Amino acid sequence: MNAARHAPGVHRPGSLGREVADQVRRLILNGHYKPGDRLVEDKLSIELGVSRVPIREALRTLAAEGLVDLPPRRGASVTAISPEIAKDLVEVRATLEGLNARLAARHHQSAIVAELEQVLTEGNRAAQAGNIDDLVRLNGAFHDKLAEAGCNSILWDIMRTLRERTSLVFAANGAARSHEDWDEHSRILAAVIDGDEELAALLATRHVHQAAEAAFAALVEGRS
Amino acid sequence: MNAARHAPGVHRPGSLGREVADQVRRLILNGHYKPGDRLVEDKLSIELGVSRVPIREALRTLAAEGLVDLPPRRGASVTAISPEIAKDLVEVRATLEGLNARLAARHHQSAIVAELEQVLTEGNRAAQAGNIDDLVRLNGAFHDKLAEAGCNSILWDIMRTLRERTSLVFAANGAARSHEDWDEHSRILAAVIDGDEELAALLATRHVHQAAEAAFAALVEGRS
DNA sequence: CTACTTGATTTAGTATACAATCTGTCGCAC
DNA sequence: GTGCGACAGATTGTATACTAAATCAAGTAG
Repeated sequence: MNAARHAPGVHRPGSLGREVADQVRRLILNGHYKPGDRLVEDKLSIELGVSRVPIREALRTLAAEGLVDLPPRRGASVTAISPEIAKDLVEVRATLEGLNARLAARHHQSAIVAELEQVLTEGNRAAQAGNIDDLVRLNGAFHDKLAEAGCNSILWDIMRTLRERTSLVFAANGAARSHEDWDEHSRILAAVIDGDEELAALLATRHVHQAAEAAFAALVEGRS
Repeated sequence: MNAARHAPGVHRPGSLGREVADQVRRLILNGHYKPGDRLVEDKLSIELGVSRVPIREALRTLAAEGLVDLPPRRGASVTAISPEIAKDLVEVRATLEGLNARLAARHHQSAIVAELEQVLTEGNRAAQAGNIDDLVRLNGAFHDKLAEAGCNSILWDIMRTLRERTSLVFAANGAARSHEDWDEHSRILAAVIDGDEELAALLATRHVHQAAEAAFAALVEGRS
């Protein structure tokens, strides 16, 4: 750790609690910890090599984001998203993606739009290739940059946690919908560039709903 | 604190960290701590009669809610909402109040609607009387119950934190807009009861924007 | 007057101990 | 055999003490 202090900027300290939160968040999002899995403080403390205090802070953070469930004296576990909650999440996220796309069309940040076009071409290529990892990463990048283009920090923050929470649901889609996905991305971006607020909002909202429907369909199909 | 632990049921223990969070949240919302005020762990620890551990967890919780600012090694302070952030908050809240009113109109929970009507009559009475405390309380109750009527737990949770954060902004209105407020509440509820989703959404969204405009006007006026 | 040092204050992290509570299991009675 | 209660282990919640690190303000040297 003394070494880390002298290494400039590579992995800035921030605070241990935040690092732990980031790490556990990654482990949840990439499926290492599955919904329902218990997150025992002592275990995490040993695994990650830090004391219980930062672990607890991280768990609080993740609980506030909705990624972990933290009942009063019963310990933390990865949030299990019931179908009803998933529906609620999608409803809110669809609405906010719509609002965000509207704002993005209004503010028209050309620097971010350029980045979005870059992501778009890469995404189309990945959809051709069918590489799931790339698709997930680029999809995240697209929505992340689009959220930036909305220029609303509150909205950005809420949408970040909503994306995290819906990502596990949408993961059911795999690469099946990737062509439709990127086609829709393309049309959303076009509307944003045109400054067509209404169209951008409508397309973004519908994009979420359609992806969700496909995911739900994939889930019930895969379950039977 | 031992006394509090033996007090039965009044405010169930849950965990000290949560109680502290609730208490500090109240102190912030009722203006005892003002935006920018520093929240020093030791001071709070002594004032509230608990050790620093629950204090830290409470501050983390409140930071996640956006009520306190918590820069890495610089201590906590009550979040100061800049005009830009206030605008962002209002934009998001207006949209989500619209979504929620739409959902409330769709689901039509008659039990909650009855409670809303009760709050409405009390609110109108308070608007006549001009009692600020009652107005604040009833306004909170109305929006809270309306959020319940939306039947979307995710939306409910997000709106709760948004209401808390906007409340300080809207406090600038005092009782000046109370008649308009409760008139608008009345029309929103009527649309919800009618099941008119579009109208309910439009009225709820506009209600937030109008209250915000009045608050901003009051702020610049009061500042000059 | 500027720049650097220094010291006080405060947060961040670790370790440890103990209390409170939950969970599951085991045995006993019916 | 089933249901109930007690008990033990595990886990979280809280307190306390100590160390490290960072920030801020003041003061001092140049």
